[in-house]
Parts: sequence; C-alpha cells; structure tokens
Amino acid sequence: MNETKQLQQFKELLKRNKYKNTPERRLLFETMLRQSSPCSIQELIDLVKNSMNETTVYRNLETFEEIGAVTRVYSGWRYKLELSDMFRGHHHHMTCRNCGDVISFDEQPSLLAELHKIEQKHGFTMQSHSLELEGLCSNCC
Amino acid sequence: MNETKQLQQFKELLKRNKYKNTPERRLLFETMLRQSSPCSIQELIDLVKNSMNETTVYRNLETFEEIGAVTRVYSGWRYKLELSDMFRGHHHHMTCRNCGDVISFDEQPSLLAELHKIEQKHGFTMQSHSLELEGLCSNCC
DNA sequence: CGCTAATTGCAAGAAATTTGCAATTACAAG
DNA sequence: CTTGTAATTGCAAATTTCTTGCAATTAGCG
Repeated sequence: MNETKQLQQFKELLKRNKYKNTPERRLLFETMLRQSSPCSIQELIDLVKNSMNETTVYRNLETFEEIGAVTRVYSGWRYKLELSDMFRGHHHHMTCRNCGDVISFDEQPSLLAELHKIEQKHGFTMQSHSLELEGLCSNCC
Repeated sequence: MNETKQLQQFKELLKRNKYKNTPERRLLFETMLRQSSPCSIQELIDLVKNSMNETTVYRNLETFEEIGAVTRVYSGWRYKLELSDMFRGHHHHMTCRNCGDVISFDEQPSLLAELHKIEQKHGFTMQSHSLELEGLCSNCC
C-alpha cells in the first residue's frame, strides 16, 4: 500500500539524520499521514495520548521539523502542522472563514514563475514559500 | 506629518467601533507604526512595558485585530503582528533564514491575477491572502 | 461638570512549552 | 545473538505565555 512507501521514506530520512526509528516516532508520523488537513499541536497530542507522552510529542515534532518531515501551516490562531512536501507534494491552502475547512490546492507553474520574478528583483534566494488564502468556500458563499 | 494622519485614521476607526481612544491604545498603535517589520507579542510588550501593563497589551492587540487594525504575520516560531493593509498598504514578506531579517515587498498585479485564477477554479471567494517567502537575503546568500 | 460604561492594573489562575534526570530502548559493533 | 552506549522516553517540576476577576480609574457623552 501507499502508506508503507511513505513510512519507508520516513525511516530512511530518520536514519540519514542519525535519529532513531522509535515506535513513538513511527506512530506520530503515521497519525499525521492520516490527517487530511493540518493539525494543531494539541490535536496531535490528543490523537496519540494513549501511546506517548505530551513531552515526547513536542520533542518529536521539533525533530521532524528539523529533518524537514513536517511544515508549519498558519491558519487561524496558533500554527498547525502537516507533513512536508516530501510526503504530501507541494500545495497551498484556502481556509474558509465560515466553516473553518482547509482546502488544499496544487502549485500553479505560472504562480511559481511570478515568485521567481520577485526573487530576482530582490536578490533573494528563495528556499520555500507559503501561500494562504482566506475567504468563503464554495459551500459557504 | 505622516504619522499624525495614520493616528487620525486610527482614532476614527476606534470611534466607529465604539472603542475608547485611550493613551495606552494610542501609544501601542504609534509603537507599531514605528516598526519596520512585524513584531512578536513579547517584543511589543517590551517596547511599551514602562507605559502599560502586559495584560493591557494583550487585550488591546485583541481589540486591534477585531477592528482590523492589525494583522498576524506568520514567520518563524510564534506569529508576529503588524498594522494592517489599511495603515501600511498591502504587501508580503520574505524572511531570511540566516539573519532573520524580514523584508517587505509590494503586491504584484500579475501575482494577484494568478490568485484570481485559482479562486475561480475552486469556486472560492477570497477575502484575504498571505504570501510568505523564506530563504536567504542578498546579504546572506 | 457629573454619570456611566469601558478600560486599566494587579494578582491569581490556567494553559502551553521546556528542562532535568533516571529508566528504558534502538541499533551498531563484535 | 549478545552487549555497550548514546539516544530517547516518561515523569515531575519549572518556566513562559496567555487569560480572568475584580476594584480603581478614566474617556466621553449629555
């Protein structure tokens, strides 16, 4: 199945960064893989609270960020977390202000072209970018 | 001077929303007006700590957000705050991963056009958007 | 000028995040 | 397959961030 492939990739990423492949890390990763939209830290803590300590969640999320396995997504109050492009493909988000739904959409090549223009104009080397839209989804408007 | 005009606008915004024009609110606003890049709450608390209580900063920032005077900016760990488009014009940010500098740049019409395409494609009504770039600035790359 | 509701400061409380440390575990070397 | 060792975990406590209650003060309307 597909999940196994990503888990495999994750294990290699850990190894490459000299981090251990613990059950807690696998579970946290697999839990994140199952989410269809970004989660807050508290949501993640709740999702795995029977299998690991809160402190461990914090520490592992930090590690995951360090090795590039997870990305912060900013919508609403506190930031949320999701697996990085490496596991989910590059995409952006639209958050509906009415129902709170987060919809993902793919990168448009023409949008990327615009970003490169900006990059050149300012002598900036872009390593990543994030685009967040807010408004009303097709159900709510 | 220019600052006075924005302060005037701010006072009217308060009145329109039935909030009082207190010295604390004016000072917090003027302090934010002086910043060239978004500030964390802690930075703002430090900047005004001789003139007002921490709690007051929290409460007023919440009010400012409610009336649309400030916007959250997401870069780095916790979110940061800056005056909204109303006072600073619409713009985006590039954060340097090396020196931490935040550079602002204006909206490109062609970029906006791209966003409208996405909006139509997904039947979404966009009310606001934010674009954040990360990478290395011209000094650091 | 005086009234009233909004705002402030302070103290206390709750929530989120970090740290120290002893016990456990992954995994590499033999 | 054992063994050694450093990384990881859980727990308790500390710290930091944010919120709430309440009495005292103040802005702004009449």
